[in-house]
Amino acid sequence: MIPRARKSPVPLDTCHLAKAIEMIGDRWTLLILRASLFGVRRFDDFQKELGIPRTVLSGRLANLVENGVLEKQTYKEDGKRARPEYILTEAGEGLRPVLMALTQWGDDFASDGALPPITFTHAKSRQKVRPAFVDEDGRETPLSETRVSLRR
Amino acid sequence: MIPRARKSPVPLDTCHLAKAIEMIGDRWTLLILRASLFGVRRFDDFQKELGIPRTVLSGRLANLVENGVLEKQTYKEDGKRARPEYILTEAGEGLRPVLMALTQWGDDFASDGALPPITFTHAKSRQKVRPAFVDEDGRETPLSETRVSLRR
DNA sequence: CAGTATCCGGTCTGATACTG
DNA sequence: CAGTATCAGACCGGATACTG
Repeated sequence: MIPRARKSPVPLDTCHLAKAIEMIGDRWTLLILRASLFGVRRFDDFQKELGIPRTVLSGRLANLVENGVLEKQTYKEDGKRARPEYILTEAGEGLRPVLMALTQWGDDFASDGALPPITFTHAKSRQKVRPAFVDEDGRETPLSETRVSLRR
Repeated sequence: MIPRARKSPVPLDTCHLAKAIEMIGDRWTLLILRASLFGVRRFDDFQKELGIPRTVLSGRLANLVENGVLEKQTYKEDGKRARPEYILTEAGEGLRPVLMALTQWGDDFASDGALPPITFTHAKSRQKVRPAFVDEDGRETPLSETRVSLRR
């Protein structure tokens, strides 16, 4: 087991994990991102799916745009008038692995024994895919063999 | 780019990701888990590191224990009296890959260009390790080749 | 549709103090 | 140390209404 520490090796104010938590570590924000990664883009679609108060949704979307996770674009269907859409930026797309990993955690530990409603698979081989850590050569490294290295 | 969806393929109430977000998707909870994964175990150590109000810390720890993420154990140093400690359960340890992935995301997108204060490496080879998805044979699968499969 | 405005009750935050 | 008690203020959640 991990030894007891009086404090973390990295102070909170220079910790990128802490910054990330600051940016997206909030219930509604995470639920918005979940929907977003499934392809939901429009205000009312988010609102209906999540049942989130409109004022709160408005604020969260603005934060996500401000933090560069979503981009507010204008989309025009022919015959209809232009509408805004919230599209994931590269940074937003970068959260996909994080939420996939959290989904798997939910399957393993928050499911009450229920089978997972979705699984992640390889497009061609249809093999199941799971989150893991790989070294520079793309070989899997067991969690037990990974270490944290502090930069001096 | 991902096609627009009117709603997510999985309803919120059967979604394990949503459940996971419900359990740990909150700022303080995530920060507690961060410290926890670094080895912090005691009430006052959490409190000092995070600057979290004591009442709130008390509540969050109770939630985490109730959700089976932390276990409240009693530890006895010789010569001193027994003290409680909050130790990660197996479920709690299972969150390590999630927070590692989020750390990497923070390094990539929330760092303002600063170098990462920590890196994850292989214990022996010292090679850098990064989060990825692997198939059943432990081979890396690019995100672009993964698909979501709905269970019928 | 995509928001903003408003209102209300509740929880969270933050600070400080107190207890075993 | 490890909490509970208390309190003021901010923010949130939920509902409803209004506007372009």
